[in-house]
Amino acid sequence: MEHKEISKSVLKRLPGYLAYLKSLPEDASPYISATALANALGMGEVQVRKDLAMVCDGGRPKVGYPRELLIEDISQFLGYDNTTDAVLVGAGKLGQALMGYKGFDDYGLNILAAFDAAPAMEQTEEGKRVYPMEKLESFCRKNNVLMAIITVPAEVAQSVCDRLIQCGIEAIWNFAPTHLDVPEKILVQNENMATSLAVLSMHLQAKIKEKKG
Amino acid sequence: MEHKEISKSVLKRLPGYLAYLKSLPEDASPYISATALANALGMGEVQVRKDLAMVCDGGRPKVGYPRELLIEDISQFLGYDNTTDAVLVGAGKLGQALMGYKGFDDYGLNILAAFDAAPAMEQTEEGKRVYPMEKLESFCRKNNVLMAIITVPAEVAQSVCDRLIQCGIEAIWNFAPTHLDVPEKILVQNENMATSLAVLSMHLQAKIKEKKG
DNA sequence: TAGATTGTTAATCGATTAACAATC
DNA sequence: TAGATTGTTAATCGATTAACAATC
Repeated sequence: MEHKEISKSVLKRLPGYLAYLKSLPEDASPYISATALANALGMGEVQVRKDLAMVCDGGRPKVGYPRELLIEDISQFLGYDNTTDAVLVGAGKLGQALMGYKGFDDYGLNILAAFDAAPAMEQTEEGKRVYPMEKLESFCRKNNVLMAIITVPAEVAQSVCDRLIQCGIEAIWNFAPTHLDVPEKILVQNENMATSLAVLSMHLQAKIKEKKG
Repeated sequence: MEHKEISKSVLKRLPGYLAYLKSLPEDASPYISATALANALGMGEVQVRKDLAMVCDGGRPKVGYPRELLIEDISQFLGYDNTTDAVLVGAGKLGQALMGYKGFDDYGLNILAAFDAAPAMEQTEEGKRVYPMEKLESFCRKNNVLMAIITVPAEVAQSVCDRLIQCGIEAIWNFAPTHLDVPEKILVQNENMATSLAVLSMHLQAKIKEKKG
């Protein structure tokens, strides 16, 4: 189906639907309703129905959506079926963990190689190469890489970021706990651990107060 | 100051302010205005001002906020100054990366130990112990642990989650790419890589289309 | 005093939810 | 047909932004 303008909030919920749909057993019913999905994920059914309507038009009253079609349409919408090449900068523990994560295949992400100021090894366990920073620009240009993952310490994140932009990178997944200044046309997506921790921490504080009071 | 009711959206922005304030050099001005903060982080100044007003009342017209007080108040508000003990389940690559991350100290998070169905080692490089799953319950009870980090594969995440709840855990930081079903009183915070990737992927798709078209 | 900045009150915007009509 | 479910239109809610008064 043709893509409608979609809001960020909807976009962020789609991967959750997709993961659930994919987790269903082969022999499950070939149809699934928005209601069923909503119940399974503990969400409002109207919200789910509206979200699905944005990306798939195979819904039939009384029946629901064909499961396979839904998976296909969400995947396609999210761009999971044409892989995106990315480079990773900062081959520390987190960087290596991300490089070794097999699941990114499912999301259409392919980490080509890593770069590090002082590479401790030539390649990771998974056989991905780790290059010194000097090679960054030529590699990105040669492979026409548009996405980068930043897993360096906060102090050097901005300079790495600047350099990546000079290499033609247009989307940055930032794991460094710091704000990155970029030109308007470049997208930075912060994987913000501090944010998640804040939410958890708040919850526990309230719980503890509750118990004491 | 006394805590007002705070919305989740505000809560999620606070760690960003705090990180920036802490990154300022010692010899920077002891005062900072909401305007200055907003500019530095590329945000709306009214939003920042309102956010700060929620957690700190040391703001003075024309001057701004005392930097140290602001840091103190945000830290306290987020509960970063009284540490929370946590256990981690799933000592794979990601689990080990998180266990080795020194930065959690700053957020008041202390990972006591890890648990794994088949521990590959007795302790991690950082000297944190890795126990077999059998020890989970007694450990949590003995140490009165309320927070857990899940870094196991999606397939076993729900069963691990159920077990953690039986151990008295009340807040779960979930890195497994799957929905967790929990009782109402338990908080699950999903660290959703798929969501971030969806946003990045969307952006790149639009960029590419733009270039072609 | 003048001007920058705070804090507050009102207006706008967007997203969620509710109500309802259409349909298989 | 009856009923579950879709899709749409309207109402509500919350968060952001704008306007303005207070203050150092």
